Amino acid sequence: MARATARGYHHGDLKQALLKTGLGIIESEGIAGLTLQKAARRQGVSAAAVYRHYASKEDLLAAIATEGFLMLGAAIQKTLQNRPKDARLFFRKSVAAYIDLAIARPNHYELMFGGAIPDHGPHPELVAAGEAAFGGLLETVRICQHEGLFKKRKPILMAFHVWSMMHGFVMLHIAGRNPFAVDRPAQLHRLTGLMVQFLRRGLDSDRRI
Amino acid sequence: MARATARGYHHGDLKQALLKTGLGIIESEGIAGLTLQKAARRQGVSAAAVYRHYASKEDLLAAIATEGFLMLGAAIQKTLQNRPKDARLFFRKSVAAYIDLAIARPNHYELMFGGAIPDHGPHPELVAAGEAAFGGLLETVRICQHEGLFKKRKPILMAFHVWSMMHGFVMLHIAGRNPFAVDRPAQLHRLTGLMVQFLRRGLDSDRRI
DNA sequence: CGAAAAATGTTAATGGCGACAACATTTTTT
DNA sequence: AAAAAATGTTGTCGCCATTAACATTTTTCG
Repeated sequence: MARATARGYHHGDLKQALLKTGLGIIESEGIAGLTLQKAARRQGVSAAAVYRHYASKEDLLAAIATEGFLMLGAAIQKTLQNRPKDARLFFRKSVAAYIDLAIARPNHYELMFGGAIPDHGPHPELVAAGEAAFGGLLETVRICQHEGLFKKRKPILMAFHVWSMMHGFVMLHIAGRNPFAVDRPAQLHRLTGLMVQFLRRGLDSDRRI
Repeated sequence: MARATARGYHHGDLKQALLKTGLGIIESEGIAGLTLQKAARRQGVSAAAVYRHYASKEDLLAAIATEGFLMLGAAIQKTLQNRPKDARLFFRKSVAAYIDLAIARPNHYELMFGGAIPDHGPHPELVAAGEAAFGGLLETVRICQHEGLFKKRKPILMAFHVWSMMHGFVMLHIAGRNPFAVDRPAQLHRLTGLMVQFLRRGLDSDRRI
């Protein structure tokens, strides 16, 4: 797929190929493991060729991070689309979708939120993709309010609360600071289920045991 | 303070001085802004001298991160010591102490939890300091349980929940993803106060409106 | 069609960095 | 006071991000 054209001087689709390769390196060797030289080498291309498609290393990193936010946003949208009737189940599924995706690609997730890209400002697509993902979360919260699961406080406030919770959980887990040894997905799901209970109870509408 | 002895060939207390300087650079220029050469230059010493005190750059980073966890642990302990009678106030103060400290030194905090030190395993002091800090959090939760503010679920589970919340809040805020423009400390405190309400309600003992 | 322009690649060079080896000086031990 | 340990220096290596100058294809359009 990567090489659409013949095979000679020109690569064919180097920009996309570098994005894919870069993501692969990051996922297997960590963010620091990605160097432009290594990515170029893997594509059989000189290091300088990268600069025909990305203005700098940070630019490539931003593109990879953008892809991450697009994936995250898509996962949230998918949960919104296939929404079960039961709001409680819906909320649990939303949180699980976020956490599962993040933990499946820890290094990618860290790139999206960590300090590897100090300031997202100069990367408008990155900012937009991030805001779009948060928008999906906001919509999720609004639905939970409408279904009577959550109280009717400002949705942005509650979405930020939910986001903080999920984000902190994921980041601590990735950093190896989850005090519960979860080596199997089932254990992780049990743990997230408990956290979701706490979270929902903190936000729920006033009547409940 | 840095130069205890005369002034000549030997520095006097280079190890400590590098730690201080390194932290200063990280706080003012970001984690990526710290290079051994720069730190050495600021201490008027050759780059190679660093290796007499730290086996590698990661080793210096680990020492700086350890200091961060010690400070965090101390802040938590201080709140435990000066504990007010009202458990609700106590909990709020605990959370505020954590968040305030983290946000006051965002880059330092990010070093402690981000991927700059890929694996804490090879740095026993770092692991110990981190666990000690979490221990303080655990004690805080236990007290809140004992005072009837929190339900009596497993303390570790609840402490991890609280930690996730605080950590996520801080990391999102640091990453510039706090949707509430908080430029003044008072605004931040109002916001954290609301989050603490959600958090406490999620964990509270069963009777409450 | 075919030339000019644009796109996309290459090699070569620069300066910074982490790390290490070999050597120098000072301090501590004995 | 001599030996050993601690702590500093210079020089060097390979890797890295980035840029300049040059080469080859592909596309545009007269």
